[in-house]
Amino acid sequence: MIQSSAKKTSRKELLNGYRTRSLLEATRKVIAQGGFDAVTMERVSAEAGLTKGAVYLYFSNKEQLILAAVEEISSELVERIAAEVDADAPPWERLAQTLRAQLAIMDEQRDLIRVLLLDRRLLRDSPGGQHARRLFKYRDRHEERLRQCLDEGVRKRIFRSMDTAQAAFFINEMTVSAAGRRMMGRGAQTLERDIEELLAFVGLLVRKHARGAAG
Amino acid sequence: MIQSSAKKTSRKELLNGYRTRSLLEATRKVIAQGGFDAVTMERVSAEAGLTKGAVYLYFSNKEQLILAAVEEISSELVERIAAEVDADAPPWERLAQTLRAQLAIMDEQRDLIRVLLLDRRLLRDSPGGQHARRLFKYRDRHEERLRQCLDEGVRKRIFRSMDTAQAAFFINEMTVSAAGRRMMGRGAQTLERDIEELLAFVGLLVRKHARGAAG
Amino acid sequence: MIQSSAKKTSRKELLNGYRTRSLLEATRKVIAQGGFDAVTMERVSAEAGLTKGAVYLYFSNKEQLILAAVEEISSELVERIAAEVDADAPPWERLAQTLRAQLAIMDEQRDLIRVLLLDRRLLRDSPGGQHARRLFKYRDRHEERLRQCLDEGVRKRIFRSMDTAQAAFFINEMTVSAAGRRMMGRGAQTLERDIEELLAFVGLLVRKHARGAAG
Amino acid sequence: MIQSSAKKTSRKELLNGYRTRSLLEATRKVIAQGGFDAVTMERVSAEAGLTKGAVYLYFSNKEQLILAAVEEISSELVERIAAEVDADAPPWERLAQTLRAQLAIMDEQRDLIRVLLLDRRLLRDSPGGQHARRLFKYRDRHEERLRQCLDEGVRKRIFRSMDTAQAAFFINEMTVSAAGRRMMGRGAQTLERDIEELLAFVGLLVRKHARGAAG
DNA sequence: TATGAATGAGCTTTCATTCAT
DNA sequence: TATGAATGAAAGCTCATTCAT
Repeated sequence: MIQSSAKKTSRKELLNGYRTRSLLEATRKVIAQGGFDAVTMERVSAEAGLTKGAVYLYFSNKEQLILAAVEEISSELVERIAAEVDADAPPWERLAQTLRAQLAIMDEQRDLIRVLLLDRRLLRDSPGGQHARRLFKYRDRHEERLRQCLDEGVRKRIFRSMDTAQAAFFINEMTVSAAGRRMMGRGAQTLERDIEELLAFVGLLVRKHARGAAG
Repeated sequence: MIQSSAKKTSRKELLNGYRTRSLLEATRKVIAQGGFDAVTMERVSAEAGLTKGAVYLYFSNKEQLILAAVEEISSELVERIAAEVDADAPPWERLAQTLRAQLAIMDEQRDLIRVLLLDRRLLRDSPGGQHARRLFKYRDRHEERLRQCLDEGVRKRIFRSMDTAQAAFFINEMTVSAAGRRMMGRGAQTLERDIEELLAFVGLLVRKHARGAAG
Repeated sequence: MIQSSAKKTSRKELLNGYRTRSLLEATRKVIAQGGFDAVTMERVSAEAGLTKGAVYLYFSNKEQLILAAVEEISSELVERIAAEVDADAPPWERLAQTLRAQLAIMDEQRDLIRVLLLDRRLLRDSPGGQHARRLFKYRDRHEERLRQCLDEGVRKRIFRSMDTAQAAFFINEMTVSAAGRRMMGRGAQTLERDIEELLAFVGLLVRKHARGAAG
Repeated sequence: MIQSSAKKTSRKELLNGYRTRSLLEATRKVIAQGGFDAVTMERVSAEAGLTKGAVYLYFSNKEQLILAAVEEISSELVERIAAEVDADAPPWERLAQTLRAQLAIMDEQRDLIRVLLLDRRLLRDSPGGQHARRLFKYRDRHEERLRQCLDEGVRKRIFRSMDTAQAAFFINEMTVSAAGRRMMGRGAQTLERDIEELLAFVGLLVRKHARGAAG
């Protein structure tokens, strides 16, 4: 009996999980295609094979739905980048791998990322900046990894001594900027070239004996 | 008689100009207070002391109103920054003055700039990217000034040799990022400190004999 | 279980059908009372006991609502006329029955028909004349029936030989004109007299040995 | 002095007349181009080289402006037709000339006439049918001329005996119908052919020894 | 759990008319 | 006589959310 009940619960949870994921998936799709303003309960639910009303069984309102979707995207992005990095590689290689992965993955999801870069309303609207705090978590996690990398480089005297938290912030921003530039059609022709140019500048910033090679 | 006629015209033009400016002013205010979604014809017109219908005497639709307001803000920002810079100062001083002014002016209008940084929908929505092209003009003008500064520094062997257009892009992005960080309440306590930190990193990037002083 | 499911579907369809019909009914009423310009979503929905927004669940926009209403009216008119005609009667009797019914039914719905006769904007506004094509279908169907009647009369040497398609067109137009005249208060006092006068003239037009009896 | 005053008045009247006519002209143009719904005070006044407010110096409101324009069109149409007819010609020739002229002139102004035929709202909206009465005057004048022609034909035993007022009504309606059919692109290819077909049927209707030649 | 009909508030836009100049 | 800025009412349409089933 207990087992059966457990199974039932489990089945419910599974279904619940499935619906939730499918709704988040649908939301991502709609965001990528038409931006946040295109996200209507109607459209998302249709995309997920449900009806409007059903969405409210899984998310309390539209805001939460969007927030969850964006959170998922952010989390995934950060983890996918981390997964591409060889933890044993020397600092500069690790840094380069990170930025390379970041640009490549963002480019791969360009439609979606384009919207997220151009429309960060979520960071504004919430009272007390609750949404902002929730979303910054992922960015912080990513910057923290960059910082560890920089720290090691500094310790090993490969990188200049610097405020590594600040540097992590700026390096991430430069990377995001490079990605955004691509998405506005203002980058170099190839992804590879954009990556190399970014790395050249980041190299100038952090490496000790960097000669003025950027360009 | 001619004079009287001229006066009349002039008076009308004056009124027209006054209304237009007052509507743009109202639009800015509403954007600053509530973001682009808060911009309704109702609210803007009320803020300008008019009725909804009257707005259409000065702007053909909401899109044009917002676009004009944002264009004005961008233009003003770029020109105010340029006005703070001593054209005869040596390259690094000029660069520093520019970024200092940029951060200070953005900070002065924090509510407005916060919205513009977080919500760049205008760069997305227009067909054929017409809005984007129009708005990038101001950014391009600013980056061009940065580039000239860098060029001179390179020529005078004060700055490392580099792709100065790229560098101008990244430096501007870093500055905007620093401003944005302040506006999200994640900067240093004081504006001065944020400026110094930014300059330290930009110095690392461009100056020839920079010692690892950033931090 | 299947039955229950079928019932549910059926119930829904029934409700849907009911609402649709009730909205068309309301639209007809408003058209009859105030012409096409009186057709606002507000008024129609109120007349049907709904709110504005609900109308859009059944019709994609105002144009489609009006078009559907007019199409229904036209179709109904044409079919009701046909139903009044004894298919086995000799040609002239059939023709007379048709025109009689046409005038009588139009008279019965005078308010509505009055609007349709005076305001045929629908035949103008649509791009590519799509509405026009849709609406002409009913008129064509009616004229075609008239033509068959005339053809038989010609074949049986009761009617003169003539271009029966043209004649059907003109006879229908004369009938509509007679109806319109009544509705403008310019007809004879009684419907019967208007009918007789019309028939006298149509008789002149088609019958072989008609003596100049019209008047 | 008196003369001068008279002159002044006369000048005023002239200008007044010029403005009035130019506004009516503009109204016709707008009606022809876009139908009655396209008639806005803005557009009409612009077309006449004036501003919105000025229109109210010549017409008390939009309704009166449109009514005056339509009245002018109707009057002109009726008189132009009459001018094409040789008063001394025998009845059938006169009748034929009239219908020929009617179709030709309507065809010449097809855009305008198309609107008038499809949109006769003016005959509805006015309280007590005042507009209707005013506009029917021109139609009545035209029908009266047709009737006189028919009367003469009957008197001379060329036409059958008939209720000539009725006949005039139906003949005019048939002519208008033929014109309308052309304007909906449902007539014959050439104007001449449409005229001949109409005349054939009208001949059947009125001429004494007409053989079944219509078609 | 899921439906989907319904609501109701909100938005942009149009335009006849007025009126101070 | 003429302007044109301003009003104000009305319209069409959208959508998040609710709720009876």
